[in-house]
Amino acid sequence: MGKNQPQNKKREALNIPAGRRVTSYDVARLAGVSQSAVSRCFKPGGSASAKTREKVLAAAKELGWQPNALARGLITQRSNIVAVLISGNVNLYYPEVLFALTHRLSEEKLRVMLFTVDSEDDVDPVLDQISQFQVDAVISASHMRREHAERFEETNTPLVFFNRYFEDRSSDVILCDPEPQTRQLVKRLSDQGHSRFAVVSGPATNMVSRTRLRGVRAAVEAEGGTIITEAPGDFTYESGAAALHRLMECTERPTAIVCANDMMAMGLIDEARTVFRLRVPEDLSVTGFDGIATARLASYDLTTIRQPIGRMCDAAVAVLREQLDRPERTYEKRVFEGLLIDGATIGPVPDVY
Amino acid sequence: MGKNQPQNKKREALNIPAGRRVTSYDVARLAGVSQSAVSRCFKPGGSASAKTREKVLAAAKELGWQPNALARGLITQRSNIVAVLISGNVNLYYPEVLFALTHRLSEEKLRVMLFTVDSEDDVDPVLDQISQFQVDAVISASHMRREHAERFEETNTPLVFFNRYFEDRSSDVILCDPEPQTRQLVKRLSDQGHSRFAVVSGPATNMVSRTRLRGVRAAVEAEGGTIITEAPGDFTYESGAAALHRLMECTERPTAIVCANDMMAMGLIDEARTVFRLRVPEDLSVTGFDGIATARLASYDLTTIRQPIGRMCDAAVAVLREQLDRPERTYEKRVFEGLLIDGATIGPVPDVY
DNA sequence: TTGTACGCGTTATCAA
DNA sequence: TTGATAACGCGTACAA
Repeated sequence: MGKNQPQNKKREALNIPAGRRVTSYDVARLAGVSQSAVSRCFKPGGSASAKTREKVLAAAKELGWQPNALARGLITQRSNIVAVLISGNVNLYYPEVLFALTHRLSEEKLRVMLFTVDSEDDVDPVLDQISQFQVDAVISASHMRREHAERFEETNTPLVFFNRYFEDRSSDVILCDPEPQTRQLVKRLSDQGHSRFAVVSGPATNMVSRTRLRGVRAAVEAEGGTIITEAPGDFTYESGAAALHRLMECTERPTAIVCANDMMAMGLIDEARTVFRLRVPEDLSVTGFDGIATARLASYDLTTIRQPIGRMCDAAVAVLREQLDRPERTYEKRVFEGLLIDGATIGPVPDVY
Repeated sequence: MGKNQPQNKKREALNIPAGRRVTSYDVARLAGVSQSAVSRCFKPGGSASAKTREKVLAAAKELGWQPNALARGLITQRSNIVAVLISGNVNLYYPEVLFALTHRLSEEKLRVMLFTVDSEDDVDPVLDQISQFQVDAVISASHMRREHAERFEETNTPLVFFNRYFEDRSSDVILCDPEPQTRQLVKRLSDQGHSRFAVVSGPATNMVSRTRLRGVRAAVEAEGGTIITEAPGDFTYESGAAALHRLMECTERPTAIVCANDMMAMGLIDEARTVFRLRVPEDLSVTGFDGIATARLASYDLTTIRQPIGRMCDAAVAVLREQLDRPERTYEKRVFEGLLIDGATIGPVPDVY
């Protein structure tokens, strides 16, 4: 075998030097038509007689030619590339979103250029890349400051936020607001006798975390319960485990712990079981947010509020498509409710209390 | 706010119509130099006097200009895009590889175009996209038939296989062969009194699964044990759970079950604990392959063999870089050993047997 | 070091 | 429907 130049007979017949790429001109020569005819045959709705089209398609297949997307993008001002910004960290929520988005985008003939953003410092170089590659649009499910978002405004690049946005800046947003389900969840806990709650939050600056917390506080108050303490976490499994230690030091212990995402809930549960020898839910009720696949595994069977990721990704792509097709559109915010997942991590308040 | 054209004063001063993109010509005009001077200032090693460079960079910054990667790719025949083909299914091994690869590639100034491939039928359209976008190279961690791989040969697109390859076709390959650790693992089980093994395999056509199985069979034989039965799985959590049911029907039950990946091991363990009320490892020893993050969570603490994903991704990118810089290189296969992870899912063979 | 001129491979325009 | 020709925005010989 080895790495030789392709030995295509047709190439030789057309005198295409090895190493040079096959172009639409070559296809045109082989088909006996003009180059522009070839181009039209590959354009949806391009006018060409059945006979021409047949010849061209045959020739293209023969030579293994496909239109060069770079050249096409240069002239059409459309790269058909969408940048997806996502956190590369260990929260298993992100891969689920990423794969769902990729799937939906490919149905729209859009390609995903992937960027992982783990801190706000990562954003600037990523924005440079995005602008260099002339991406048609950006979906951001990661950190971003206002001034970053404004750079897209300047280049008229549609930007769709996924589960985050700026209160004081309009933009396209896909959101899950699980407030109704949060009330439902807290009510369920309250009905089971819980009144002393604790909360494990995400980063203080994180909007998702803040929204969830606000919902939990309101729901607990509505039920007449008390949030004894709020322990800070950072959405990681480890921070959930660490938070439990702080909660266990409270003189008056909580009987139900609401975590701002599933990863922390899982960490907290594992710590409760292995280190503190607490049974969940017999001794302690724990809940999460997100509804990631891992939290559904039988070892956790977490009671949580699922984000409808599939629908949200559908929406993100639909909004994006709309922005691409009608650039004068106004902004839109689509808010989805969550879905309460009935797991096995909450139960009646223990007698001992 | 709203979606107005950018109101850049400099744009107006240069008479750049709204809607037209800023080009290197605009930068050149503003800097008072030629377009090629601008180009050179953005080329590493391009010759330009300090003064020129200063003016150009200032002008570029003023206009928010960045070189157009599409146009650059067209002329240089280098898109700086790498296609990553990965399975979009629920095996949590893939996101880990994907994020690690993305990280490494970005250090090489290469962008990731992501393609999810869940069955061999998905491959053809993906290959079309890949060839259209003139990607510089392809990393494949998903299904692919030989004829697919050959298409890359034809276009001289470097292809690096990640944990799979064709026996009868040379190519660049990054591989984890955990054979030594498999022996180690089986020996450890054997030392703890196990002699009746069961295996839960992956898809019969899957190379990774076949290799792992071969290793397990050899190791068990070497230790004088017996593989009582092999249950087929498909690398998913659910198939691991299902496999246990088949294994429990054996008249002579296995005491140690080796699963071909972590996801199945986790499914099997959960099923054992919740449905069959078996304790792991007291009643049953279970092991996996991969060493994914989820398997390390305290609820599982799986005994498994980790793939050195970080090193493997480093290697994949290094091999790819080599292919890009020296196209006449020959193929290379880099094989990494695994790392035995001492979890808590294996133990002495139970007395009752 | 600098500028001129050309070409990368396509789509868009327009006259035929 | 078809073909000639002009962009798209850049990198790069080559001459100055």
